[in-house]
Amino acid sequence: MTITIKDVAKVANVAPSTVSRVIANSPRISERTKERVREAMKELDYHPNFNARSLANKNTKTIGLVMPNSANKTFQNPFFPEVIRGISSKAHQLDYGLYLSTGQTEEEIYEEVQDMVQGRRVDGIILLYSKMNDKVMNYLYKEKFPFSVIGRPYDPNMKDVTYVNNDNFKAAKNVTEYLLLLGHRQIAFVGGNLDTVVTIDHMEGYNQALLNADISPRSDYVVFHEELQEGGQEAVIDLMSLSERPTALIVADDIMTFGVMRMLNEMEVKVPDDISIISFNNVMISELSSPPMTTVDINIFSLGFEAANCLIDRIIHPLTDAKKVIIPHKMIKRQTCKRFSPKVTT
Amino acid sequence: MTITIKDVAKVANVAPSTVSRVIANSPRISERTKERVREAMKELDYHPNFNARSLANKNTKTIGLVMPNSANKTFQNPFFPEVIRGISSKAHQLDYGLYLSTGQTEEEIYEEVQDMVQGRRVDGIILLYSKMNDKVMNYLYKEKFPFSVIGRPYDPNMKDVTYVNNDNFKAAKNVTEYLLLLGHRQIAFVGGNLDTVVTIDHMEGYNQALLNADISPRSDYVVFHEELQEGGQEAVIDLMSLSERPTALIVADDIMTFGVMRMLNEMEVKVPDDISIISFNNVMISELSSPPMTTVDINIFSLGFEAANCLIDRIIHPLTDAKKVIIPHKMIKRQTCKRFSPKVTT
DNA sequence: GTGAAAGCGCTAACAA
DNA sequence: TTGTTAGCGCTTTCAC
Repeated sequence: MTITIKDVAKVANVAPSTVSRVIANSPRISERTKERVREAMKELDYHPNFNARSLANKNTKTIGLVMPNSANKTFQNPFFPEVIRGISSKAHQLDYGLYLSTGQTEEEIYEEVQDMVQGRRVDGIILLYSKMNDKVMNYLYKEKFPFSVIGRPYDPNMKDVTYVNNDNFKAAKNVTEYLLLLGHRQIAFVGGNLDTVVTIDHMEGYNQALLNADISPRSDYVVFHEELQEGGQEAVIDLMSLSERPTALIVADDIMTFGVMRMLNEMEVKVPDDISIISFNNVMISELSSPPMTTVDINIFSLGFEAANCLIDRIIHPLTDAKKVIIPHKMIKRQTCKRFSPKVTT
Repeated sequence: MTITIKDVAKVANVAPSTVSRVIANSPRISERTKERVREAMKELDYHPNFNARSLANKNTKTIGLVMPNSANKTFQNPFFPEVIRGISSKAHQLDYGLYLSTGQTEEEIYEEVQDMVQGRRVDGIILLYSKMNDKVMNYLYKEKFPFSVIGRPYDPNMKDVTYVNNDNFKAAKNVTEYLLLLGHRQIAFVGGNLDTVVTIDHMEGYNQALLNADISPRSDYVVFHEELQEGGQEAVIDLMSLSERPTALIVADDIMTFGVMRMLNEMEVKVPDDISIISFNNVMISELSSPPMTTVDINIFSLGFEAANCLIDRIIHPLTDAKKVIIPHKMIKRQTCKRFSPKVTT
């Protein structure tokens, strides 16, 4: 029924092992027999059995993708399709397949990852997020299983971890400086989930820039919200209820910015006339807000692409050192930032 | 090194076959030995080798996900994370894993799918899109390989295909009728890619509603654009250049609507005062436009969930008939539609 | 209720 | 350059 290597061997008049060698394109097979075998394969429409291969040579040519727990809305961020597109692109080039985690909770995902690893279902894993004290990351690290992370490990003595990140500290610092240069002094920061490494880096960059400008950070100008959109809206309420309203907002994520802008719109606070906004990521739709938002392009595709690249590298050469790749970011100036001009009280 | 069934067998003092039976939870093993074996498994932290299992029992417990070619921007639509979340959810319940296609072009994907199928890498496949004359779908159909599609096969004599769809004809018809009831007569339709089945269904529903209202469809009120956001913007240019501007727009997709609204905003055409808009999908961010958009919730999560459900059903019971599931839709009225009031020319 | 052994389809020594 | 053969780790008859 299913055509195997043996069938091909018979048709091509060679031994099964020869067919196997042709598949692997071994240089120790003559071109002539290679041709003959390939013809037989084509004739029979032969496709090698994946599991048999994996079982025999102990590799799967597939990499596992671990998402944040999809229970919360984070996952709906268009960030993910775009990283996956980057990963896909490299994986495909190098003939690797992609296997997805399906767990909804952290515990489920942890179990899944164990199965993937110990069950030899994947050759390596990419963590699509990075947060503090991540059980999955700790496990992978302890097991010395090949993995790469998008973002960076939080624990500084977790050396020898391959990761692909942006310089989020610098990005946030730059962005704050930009706002400062535009004359803003009351700059608020709307962060995402606090145990996410990127949030921490952003905040530190923001603080640093303020300090450098001799502005002491005020805690009521810093808010964090877990959920993407609602978070954006709640943050606005928090901030706009302050007696001294901020004149500029740094928002952790473009999607959150949509929420922020919508809320502001409802409150009839004009962007950028009354308040400036700058955010991070530059997902596809970020240019479609009204007005189009100023944001930092973090090159999501490249994050994924490089994460796959480094991981596969590590899989193939397990002895090389871990790579740390920083993907450059770039501010995309659109129309949500404006020079601060003091309101004339009428 | 790797712990196998044999190691467990040794520790539990049974034969390997007994361990295997315990894994499969065979009723023909006494509770006492089951316990003993399970303990041994825990003690050794045993995880069965996936490939060995798959090879021996000819199933993989994984389902393949085929996306539209990720070359174009379609893939960045938040629609996809959300269907995948639905699929994930069901798959996880039933202990299935997910394998992703990585090809960028139609040809690459076709090859991949062949490898998945003939290489026994997956037990079934979900097509995350449905378009006319799809090579992949035809192949799967011909091979009688278990698959389900999100959307529906275009070819009406492609019987016995399992699919999960919305009643897109009806949804588009309703939406048009709604606009009609609001007094609009000049209703334009901004569709997506024309060889996508959903676009066709939408357009027919739209036409039907117009016809029922004795309005003859005008071809210059119907535009199609492949790319999601640019498409939205170009569509607006096309439509707004007409001497008789439409007073209402039906837009194929929420993301496109963002593009449309942005363009309208630039042209200082007010929504909904000057023009009403209604669109489809209700992706997470659709409530974050300013003003929040009226759209049809197609229940993306359920589409995915049911597609996985039906597929797995088909995998387990190959002899049952194909299921056709229609997921209900629901109009979500927000703030982009308004009763038509003729402009007073000043 | 449990064990022995063959086999799933492939790869990789080892021979020749 | 190619063939023979012994596994890879599991499942599943067939015995007992």
